[in-house]
Amino acid sequence: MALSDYPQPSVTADVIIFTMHEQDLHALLIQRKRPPFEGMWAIPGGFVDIDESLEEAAERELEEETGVRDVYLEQLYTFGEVNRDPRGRVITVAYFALVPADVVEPQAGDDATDARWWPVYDLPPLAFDHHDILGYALQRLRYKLEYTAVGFELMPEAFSLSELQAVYEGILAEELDKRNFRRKILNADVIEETGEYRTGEGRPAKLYRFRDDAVAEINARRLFP
Amino acid sequence: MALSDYPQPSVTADVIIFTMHEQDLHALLIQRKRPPFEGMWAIPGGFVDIDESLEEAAERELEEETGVRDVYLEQLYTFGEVNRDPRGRVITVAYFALVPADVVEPQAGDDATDARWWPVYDLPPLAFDHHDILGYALQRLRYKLEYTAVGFELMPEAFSLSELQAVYEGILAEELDKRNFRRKILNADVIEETGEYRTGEGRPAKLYRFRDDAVAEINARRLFP
DNA sequence: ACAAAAGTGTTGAGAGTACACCCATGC
DNA sequence: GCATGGGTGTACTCTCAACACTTTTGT
Repeated sequence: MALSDYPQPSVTADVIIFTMHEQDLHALLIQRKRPPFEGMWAIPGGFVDIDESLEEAAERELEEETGVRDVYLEQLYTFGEVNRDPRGRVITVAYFALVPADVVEPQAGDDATDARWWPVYDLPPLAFDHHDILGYALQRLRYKLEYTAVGFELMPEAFSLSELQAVYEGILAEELDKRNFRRKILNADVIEETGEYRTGEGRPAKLYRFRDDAVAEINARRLFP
Repeated sequence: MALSDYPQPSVTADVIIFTMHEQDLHALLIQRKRPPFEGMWAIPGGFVDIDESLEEAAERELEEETGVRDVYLEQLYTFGEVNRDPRGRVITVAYFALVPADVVEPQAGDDATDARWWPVYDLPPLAFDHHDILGYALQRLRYKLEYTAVGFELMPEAFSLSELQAVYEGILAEELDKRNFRRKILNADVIEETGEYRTGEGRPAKLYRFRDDAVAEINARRLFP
């Protein structure tokens, strides 16, 4: 029995691309040029080519929209409800990516009239089931933030501790104690001083960078046992 | 442009089915009846029907091999390397399932000459990339065990605390302190006494059951912040 | 000198970990 | 009565969470 005797759905790779902008978490969305959902905003994505892996497809989509390579990229979930796309059976493998703050200007691809960053707490209506997918990505990001060092992937090369704290507060949607935050980050030994200072209003702030060699350990307190 | 103008890979759903047997973690494997990898052991799975969702496909596979429904089932990961199947481009959405100890006798489906439980620390060679997939499933299971109550899904209806501890030790591959284990489980308020006792050698053991209403909270100690 | 943001320590409570002996039953 | 597995409590350590003032700069 040949493979083609089985029904073959279409497979797409969608990439939720997060960044920080003005201390708020943003996601990159494109405005669809063609039906269905013409003119609506959507998560960037496209069909998986027959000779590229899923991850390669995701990397390609990411580069088309942002021009960046080699950023944090992780498979999120595969969405395969029967009627999620009115054109037919389309299964999408969703990825999420984290790009450093303020380095990317979105580029609209062939299939889009526009592409821009949207703050995740103030999104437009989205095409397909993309609202659910984005919500799931946000949940996963927040969750990973709590037990890995993934938050640093969203920071620029150099940053102050206050800026880092503001990012964490924005994503977690809660306020954190400054002294506890600083102690915990510094004790974790994952950042180092750059020697530079950020000047502005008030006392200048020491700048830090993420240490490449610092592999942040998962350190969860077990529920059981 | 129609959907069918894009190349369409085949999509399968594979299900790693775990259970406990004689206090060791086991996975259900089938022996393939047809090429490729004829006669080799493999994770059960099959093509996703055009009018069923991914989860429905996984549930169907699970029921074909075990006869059970309504057990714990979770999407694991989607594997889509280009050459993972010699027949052509096949993307597999992997799920994993947990079935209670000693309730299932495997049933070989149409595509298998045999189906049986294998202890996960002593597996035969596996077809395709199934060794990687199973390893990934095991890692995820071990990980979830540490911060959710998912371990109970592997237990029979009634169990003693020593049996439960042995299951945890088997999966985590480490020894646990009896007094600490018992205190933590009992304080978590997720099991209740059945009133029955298990008799055998030595002092009879109180039996417990999992409380349906107990939603085990995730309670991780954050790494940051 | 004052406004603005950076930086800094201590204490109390709760959870985790290590550790050794008595209890109930079957043979 | 003894072998077998079930069941129990305490002390120490470590991490978390709460909390307020001083320092450095620009204007």
